[in-house]
Amino acid sequence: MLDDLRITVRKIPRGKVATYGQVATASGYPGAARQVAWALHSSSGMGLPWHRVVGAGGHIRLPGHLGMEQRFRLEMEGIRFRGQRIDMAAHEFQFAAKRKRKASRR
DNA sequence: ACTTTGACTTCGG
DNA sequence: TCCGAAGCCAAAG
Repeated sequence: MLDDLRITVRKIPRGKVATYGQVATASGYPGAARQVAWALHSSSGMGLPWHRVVGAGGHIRLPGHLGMEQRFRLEMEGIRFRGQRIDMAAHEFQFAAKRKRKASRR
């Protein structure tokens, strides 16, 4: 399950960001925002774009040095910052709607 | 097995 | 706008 969260995070394209809650919901676990953080923390260094995951409203929820590094990386990907926050209105990534695989595909 | 903490979110004052 | 409390799931002590 934390695995699912990691996969979802991996789907975030370059130049976009998503909130923990979004990732959790998109993975099928609404309300498991903390687990997203735990998943990233647990698998940091696995090639996951953890820097593309931010808090609600584009707020950096990482403490100290890590937060600054994330901010730096995001700026490097073309994401603009609005003071202490990210310009979510322009970079918030929206996950594809999860459809029930039930003989309907299109 | 139980308690505490954590890269969270949302509402209220 | 900033601070605090409750809800939430999983891992560590």
